[in-house]
Amino acid sequence: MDFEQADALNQAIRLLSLRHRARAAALLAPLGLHPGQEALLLELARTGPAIQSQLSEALGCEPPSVTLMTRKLEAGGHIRRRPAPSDRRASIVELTDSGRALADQVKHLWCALAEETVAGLPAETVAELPGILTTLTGNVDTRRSRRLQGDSAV
Amino acid sequence: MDFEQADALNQAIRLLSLRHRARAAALLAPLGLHPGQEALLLELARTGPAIQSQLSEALGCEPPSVTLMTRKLEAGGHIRRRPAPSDRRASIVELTDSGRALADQVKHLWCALAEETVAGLPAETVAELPGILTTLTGNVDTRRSRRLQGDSAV
DNA sequence: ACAGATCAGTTATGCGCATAACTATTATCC
DNA sequence: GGATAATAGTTATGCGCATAACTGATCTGT
Repeated sequence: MDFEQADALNQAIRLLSLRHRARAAALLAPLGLHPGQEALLLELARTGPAIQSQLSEALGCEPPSVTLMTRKLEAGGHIRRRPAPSDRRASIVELTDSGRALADQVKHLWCALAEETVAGLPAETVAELPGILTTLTGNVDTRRSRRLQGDSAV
Repeated sequence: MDFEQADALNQAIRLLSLRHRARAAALLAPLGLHPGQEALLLELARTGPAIQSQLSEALGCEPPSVTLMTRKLEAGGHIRRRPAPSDRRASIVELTDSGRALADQVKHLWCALAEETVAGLPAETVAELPGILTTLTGNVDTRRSRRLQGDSAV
């Protein structure tokens, strides 16, 4: 691949990151959320209570980030933490009623954002887009390869 | 669009952002660069000396970010700043010899990253990917709409 | 020609996410 | 069963990028 094409692709990904995040921030701000927090709420809404290491895995971010996210959402009254009965190291995180209501609002925003994002693209392209993006992500996912290395090393 | 699809898309964009940036960071680290700085070097390599507001526009980030980026790259000896002769407010930013050499290295990394990113995708998909991503970016670009509003208001 | 608006750039501050280093608990293996 | 390794989580710190508020220079309109 020549540099022109490579740069077009890398730059496009970089700009999409910045703009999509900025747009998400603008939409989430009225709910009192910052981007990143919505992912935690949606994950809890999807799978129910979870410990932080599971959230870290699901959200694709590191444990210290989860610590901060949970702390802020807890301060906002949207989630609750309680000790895990079977493991005194772990905390179980779950939605409060307020958090569930907030998650529902986020879902609507999320649909609006997705529709806004793919406006003007043929339906066929839109349909295959998540798969393409997931492939790209997998190709550069040092987290996954790190974990596989760890697994195989055992 | 239902929530499942919307979430798949938004989540895919979010994860791609995190992972692509992380991978870029890993590749750039040996050169002593942090992600974001490479874009400035490449822009200067592409278009020659420019003032910071042009860089801000080209990189899609805000002026304070450019201030910090230029300061760090200047401290590293990769760029140089001199006052613009025709406008005493502006600084002209340009590559040093070291910066030009570094930009060439970055170009190679950039090609490698792009190839790694699109591995396993059909060539046809790869060819239209930059266009698709640019469309997505345009759809959520609050910067552009902000600027257009400003223009039309005059 | 001069007052007011616009523009280039900086400083201060805040958020998200990362890594490194640490504590406390649990699992493993001789 | 007791040393050792692995795991859950936290704190400290640093980077990128954002907004808000500011200074100084340039442009505009009357």
